[in-house]
Amino acid sequence: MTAKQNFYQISVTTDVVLLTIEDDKLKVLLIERAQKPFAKKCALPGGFLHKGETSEKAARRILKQKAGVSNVYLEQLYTFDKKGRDPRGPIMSVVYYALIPRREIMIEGAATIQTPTFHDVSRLPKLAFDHSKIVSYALKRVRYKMEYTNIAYSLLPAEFTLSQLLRTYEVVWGRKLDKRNFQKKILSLAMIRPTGRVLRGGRQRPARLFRFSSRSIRELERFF
Amino acid sequence: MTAKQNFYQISVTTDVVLLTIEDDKLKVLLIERAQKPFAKKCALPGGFLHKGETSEKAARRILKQKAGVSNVYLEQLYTFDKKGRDPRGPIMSVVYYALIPRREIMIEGAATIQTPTFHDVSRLPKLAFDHSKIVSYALKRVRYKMEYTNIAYSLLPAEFTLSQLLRTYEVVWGRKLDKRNFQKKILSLAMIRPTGRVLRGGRQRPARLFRFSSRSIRELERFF
DNA sequence: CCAAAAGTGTTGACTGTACACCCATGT
DNA sequence: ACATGGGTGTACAGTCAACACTTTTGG
Repeated sequence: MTAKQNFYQISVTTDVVLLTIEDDKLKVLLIERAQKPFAKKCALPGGFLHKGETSEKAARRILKQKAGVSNVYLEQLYTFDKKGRDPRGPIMSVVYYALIPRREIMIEGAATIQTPTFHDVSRLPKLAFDHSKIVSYALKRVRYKMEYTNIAYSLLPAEFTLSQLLRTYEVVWGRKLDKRNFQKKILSLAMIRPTGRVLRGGRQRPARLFRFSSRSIRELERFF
Repeated sequence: MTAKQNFYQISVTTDVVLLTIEDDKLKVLLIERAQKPFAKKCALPGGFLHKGETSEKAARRILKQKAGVSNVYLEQLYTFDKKGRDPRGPIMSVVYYALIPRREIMIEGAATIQTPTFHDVSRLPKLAFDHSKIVSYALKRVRYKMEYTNIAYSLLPAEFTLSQLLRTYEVVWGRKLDKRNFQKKILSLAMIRPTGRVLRGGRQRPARLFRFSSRSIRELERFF
């Protein structure tokens, strides 16, 4: 069944802000544009919706194509349709953001022409379209959401040490946190549980390994 | 300039969750549908985007048509496009929510067929389409946003008493607040300023009148 | 003088923050 | 033995929550 044709219809794209942590920096996936408009400028991965496809499905398709990922934390960010945002005409973009550990991303296998690359969010060039604004907005949302949910799970492997978790928060928020206070708070929230196992291999005391109590999004009592 | 036609295009609507306070209850504007689908069910005011119109423009147009309001707090809520949400086919809805004092709404003058009416959000019937879910989502957002911004200004007249402000929070959050703690907190945040004027007329001690320090949205240090 | 809402402080509990040293391991 | 990150507790300050009586007015 399709919509009646007696109403104005418009072109809709989906863009995805894929965030990950690499080298203790928060990074976003960008693709250098080959064609006009904004040729040679970096842009978010995205594309037009296919027939019968929802925006979320399209976002997942794009993530698969451009970053080779399929299991990912994905959330709708905002719909951008300000006049003039795309020089080709009125194009609405339903934007999603995604979080995933760096090691689960395989850009090599991606079926795309220009190779997508990760860029440190604190040193971004000017992006194509309104994508600079979109990235800022995504950062704001992620930072905020990490204050009252467990979404950090989506940036970490199943088992991790307290230091890794701490570093994740520090990298996303861009500030240092106190190790002792952090541990007290996180444990009191029951966001994570010790596995009883331990990580050896550094030339230091072995670190206890933890798991998230739930690996789907949960709202917690606000912390930090 | 228009978008190239070689991509699939879809029908886009805008729906608006207009919230206000009436009789110390939080209410939402609904319109009983005359036609199928969902004839006789209540639905949010909304409609298809016109050619060249942005979703926000459309939301403002609908508010003007259905509620006779033009100055209003308006914020994009979410874009709904889940498969099957509209039996007529794949229709995407960019939803906004709006806040305004009851006395600034003039439904009588509205150019519409079915008269829109306000419904207590705590006693809603089943709504058409996915509108029940949309209203819940809007309520969650508004309640949340009142915790860390000054958006309460959009539900109050320019000058108001502390009791009115307190009642606004109580109605939106659906719980009682302590008068003394409320006043201490609100004043310490510098969200509002006394005008020096006073409201007489009740058969009780006159109340001081206040104004919001800013009548556009501001993020405050979190409160309550 | 009575009814109604306005106005006003203190205390105890809890939470957040600052801070420094010893531990277990690999090399 | 030493370098590295892991692991742990206390004390002070600030914030939150609970609580009740007096004031001012209109009728």
